[in-house]
Amino acid sequence: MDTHNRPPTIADVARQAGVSIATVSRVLNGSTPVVGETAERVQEAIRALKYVPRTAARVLASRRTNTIGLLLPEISDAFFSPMLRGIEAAARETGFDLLIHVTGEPSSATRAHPPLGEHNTDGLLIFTESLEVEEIERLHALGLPLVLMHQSVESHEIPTITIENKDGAFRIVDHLIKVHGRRRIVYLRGPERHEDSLWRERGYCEALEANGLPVDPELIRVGAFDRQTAEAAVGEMLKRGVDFDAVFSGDDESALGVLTALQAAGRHVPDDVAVVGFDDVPFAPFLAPALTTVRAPIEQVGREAVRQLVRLIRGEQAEALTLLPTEVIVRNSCGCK
Amino acid sequence: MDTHNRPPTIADVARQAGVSIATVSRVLNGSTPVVGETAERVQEAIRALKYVPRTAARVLASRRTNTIGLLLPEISDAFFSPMLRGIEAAARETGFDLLIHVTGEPSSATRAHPPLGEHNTDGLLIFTESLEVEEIERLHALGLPLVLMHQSVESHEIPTITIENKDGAFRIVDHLIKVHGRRRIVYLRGPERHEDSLWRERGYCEALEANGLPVDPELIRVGAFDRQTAEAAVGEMLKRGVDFDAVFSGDDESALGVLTALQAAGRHVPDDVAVVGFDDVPFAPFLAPALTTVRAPIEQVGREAVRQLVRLIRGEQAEALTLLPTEVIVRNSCGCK
DNA sequence: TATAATAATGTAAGCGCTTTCAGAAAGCGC
DNA sequence: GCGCTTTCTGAAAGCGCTTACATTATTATA
Repeated sequence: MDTHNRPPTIADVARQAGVSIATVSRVLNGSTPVVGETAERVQEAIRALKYVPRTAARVLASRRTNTIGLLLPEISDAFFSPMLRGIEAAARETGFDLLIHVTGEPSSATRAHPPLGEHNTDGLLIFTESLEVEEIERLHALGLPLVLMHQSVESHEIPTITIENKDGAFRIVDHLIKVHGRRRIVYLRGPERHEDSLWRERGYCEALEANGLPVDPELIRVGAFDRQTAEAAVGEMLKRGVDFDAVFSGDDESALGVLTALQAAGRHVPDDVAVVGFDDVPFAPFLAPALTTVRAPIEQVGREAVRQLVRLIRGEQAEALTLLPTEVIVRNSCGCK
Repeated sequence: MDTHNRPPTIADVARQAGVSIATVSRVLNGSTPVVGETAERVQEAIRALKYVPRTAARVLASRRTNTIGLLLPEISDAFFSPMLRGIEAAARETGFDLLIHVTGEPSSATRAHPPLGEHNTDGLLIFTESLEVEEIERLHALGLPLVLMHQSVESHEIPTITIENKDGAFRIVDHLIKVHGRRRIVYLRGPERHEDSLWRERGYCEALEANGLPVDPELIRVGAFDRQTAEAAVGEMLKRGVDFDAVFSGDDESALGVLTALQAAGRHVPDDVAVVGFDDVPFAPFLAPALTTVRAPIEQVGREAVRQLVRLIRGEQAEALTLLPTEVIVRNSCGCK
């Protein structure tokens, strides 16, 4: 027993095994060959003392944190779980720890100087809207490996992972027009400057044009990827008597608000108004009617982001842009049976 | 410029400000008073050099990690987001970092020896089913602050945060009986040995008894808090012709499966069979019919868990058991309008 | 004015590891 | 057998901080 009853250190293990601490370190890390018999003695000592290396000491000595940081603007309801699942799984598989930080409001102090960075991670996963561009550039200039998710920063060659937003949007809007004959389709965009939303809007516009339909600015509203905002937006259009026969909701979350507003106004979905979303969150099939939407491979985005980041950390070349495919999932809210 | 272009250290700041590194450390930590003018010079140097203290060095020197670890068995769809939101917010407010680890299968190797523990956290939040009891006891014996969520370990005075499972279950089942005259109520329990589920079952039984109804073992099935399992369980009862007029689903997630199975069999909800859940996940109001359920203050459980853990870390007394209240949320799936 | 407190700062000893470097041991060709 | 690699192991120098403890500057007290 130690005087202070401190947890065992590498020195205790070395003493117990009758070797130097360097040798213990070697069997711990497998960095340099150690003769079988010696290694066995060390392992035994480790077991006997229930020794666990202090992470901080390793980090300090090796200058590697073995930790990936994840920066998020907020923890959303439906989107967040699958993404984190992907990230966590990939991090675990590659042996990295995961440190999470939510940056909050764009004005927030932690935005400018997040507690995650060069000093305590080997690299950062930056989800859209979680960090000011200047801070991203500062970190990048420092040489910290960075991967962006659902956001691209023009001026730099920082790897970005995102999904086929435009393509998915195009196809689902095209479906609404070609299959269901809709002509006045509302697009409920996400938060301002949100990249996913911009690309989806582009896909929406292209689908209209491809079908010889005009893009009516009156039909493009802000849903903010948020239930309440979407509900209010649709409610207001209804009240103002805006003519529309379908709603393409920027994401599934806000589709809930759309459904609520429509129902409150006595409009039937999909007969009066078809409603489609984007993301394919887990509860999408269970809505009334079951939501036709675009499946976004969210979990895979998480996995892929970690993969690229790990490459960067290892000094390998990373993919500049990873665009994961989306897929239209036809259910009932578009009018299909 | 440094030869190696290394990020600045405390020594660089000290040199620049013309003070000793100890003084820099003091203005950094506010541990000992520093004269205003000196402090100002140090702050300037920090700004000028864009200095950020290396976490590992601080941790090693101070023997405090300033990090809370969260251990989870998996990342569920609906339950996880609000819980993490609460945990993250509370951790941030109290200045702790958050390290997350998913332990996976009970048989998994990381179960026995998780990468989170005494060596890299000041304390651990342990969610039900994420760690073997022996490992919990080892950590506790070591003096590592621990807080359990939705799980209590008999033999030890480890603070536990959970919710009024029994009470909530009692009231919702009572509602089914008293208001809607249901008599053959199925209970779909969660994973085996899951504490929430056990308490909910107890509430279910007590509600039956309080109303003079028998507890029929045939009506208690395993839903495993899982959509597919629940669907299969109900499907099987339907096929076997088991007589029931209501289902109390152990959680909302599995209620989805119940709804699917019932719909597939042409049973109308709530007229033929009333369905109620537990948790009140965000999409509960949007199901068809809107789900009557018990609201579990999940986010608050997260906050509270961190609060208690921080107390423990600070050497203060923590609440042995925190039982957060639940509330029946009446919607339509029980038969109410 | 001398002296004891008191407050602010500096000095230096670690914290527990990794890693460089050098030395010892062992194998090899000749 | 002799030098020469090739392996394995140990000694020791940090990694960048915090924090006793020592020192100096300042003020209060007699």
